[in-house]
Amino acid sequence: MSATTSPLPRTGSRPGGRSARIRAAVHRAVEELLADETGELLTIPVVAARAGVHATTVYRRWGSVGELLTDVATSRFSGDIVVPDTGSLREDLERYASDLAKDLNDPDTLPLVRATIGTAGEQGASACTRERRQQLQAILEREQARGHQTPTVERVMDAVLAPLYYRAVFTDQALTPEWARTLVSHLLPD
Amino acid sequence: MSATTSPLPRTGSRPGGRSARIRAAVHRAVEELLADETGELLTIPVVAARAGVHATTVYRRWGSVGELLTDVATSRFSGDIVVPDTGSLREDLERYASDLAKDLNDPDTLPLVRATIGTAGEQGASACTRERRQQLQAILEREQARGHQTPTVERVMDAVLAPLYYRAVFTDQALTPEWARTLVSHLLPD
DNA sequence: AGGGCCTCGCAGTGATCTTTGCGTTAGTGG
DNA sequence: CCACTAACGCAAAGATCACTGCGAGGCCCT
Repeated sequence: MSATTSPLPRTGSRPGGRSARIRAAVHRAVEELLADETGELLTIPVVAARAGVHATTVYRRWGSVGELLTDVATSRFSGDIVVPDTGSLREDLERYASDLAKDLNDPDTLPLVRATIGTAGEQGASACTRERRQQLQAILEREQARGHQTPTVERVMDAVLAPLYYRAVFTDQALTPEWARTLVSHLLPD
Repeated sequence: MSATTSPLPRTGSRPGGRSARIRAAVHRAVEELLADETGELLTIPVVAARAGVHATTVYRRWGSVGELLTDVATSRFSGDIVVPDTGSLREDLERYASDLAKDLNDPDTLPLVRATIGTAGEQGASACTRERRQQLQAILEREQARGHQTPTVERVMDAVLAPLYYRAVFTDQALTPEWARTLVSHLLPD
């Protein structure tokens, strides 16, 4: 309900400051609690206790579990995958899909996505995938800069991104790198 | 944590009985609260009050918000779409995809999916899509009975089901019937 | 129509969550 | 080095949630 950016205090925004340390500790606590599949509650007091800070602090900086999860998801899904640049669209997409499959297989990724979607609604959902779309866009633009035709971003999202996220979120099938690459070959049938 | 089937009392399972009426009222209350985008809490006391029953009843029949949502999602996503049977695989899939797009555009469907995923985890997620997979399987098997080759169910899920659910859950793009049919033509390029 | 079983309503209780005000401490800038 | 600002720790209070007996009422079966 408040700012759209992540809550960073004005004075403590330096990398090693106290605020940054607390922020990191809270983020880690959220991820650990989500990974510990112990039917955990994921309430603010629980997160605060695990992070070693007081619940009041978390309430004041994030306000609600939804905004906290959105913040965690945003930083978790930003800059985590290095966008490949091999000079070939197919190769780029195959590596990207395979890396994404591996990332989504991380034990703490899936619970984070699910919890964020469920608790933070539209805001949280877009926090999980906004970066992915931009990364695909970058891959396509590089190929276009080389003078080649490419599918649209929407098409790549439908053919590659969507199956990856769908399988992860809705099914219990494993996301293998091989399968991820077949998605790309279905998109680029040459 | 209890039964895997929906909680139906032994004696009151007749369509017009009191238990069935309570069950319907609670289900309706859940859907209404999810549709009312008022930053709703969706706790059991809130649902019970809206349904006109006592919270104790909801606690005893469903136990937790997660199981309640799973139950609502299961009945909401069962038998709601009539599987088309036109005699043509392409036509069947196009109609099915288009119907599913319309269904996912319903204002109360998306919040239900999101909340179920977030609160009920694996159980809830499969409750939202298990029926869909079986319906696709039925369409494919009919085509095979006609003596034709078909893609695998996994392939159809990747190409059609996944983009539909992905767009609905993770983006704010509209799910148009035209786009849904496009997904099928990419799958069946003849 | 009557008996028996199951479910619901009801009220009370303990636990947990959420918020508020105030003092303290860390970090920033002069 | 000192002062100022802002965030954090702390404690208390109000609200909400989750759970547990007990009694009443409805539904099914004979």
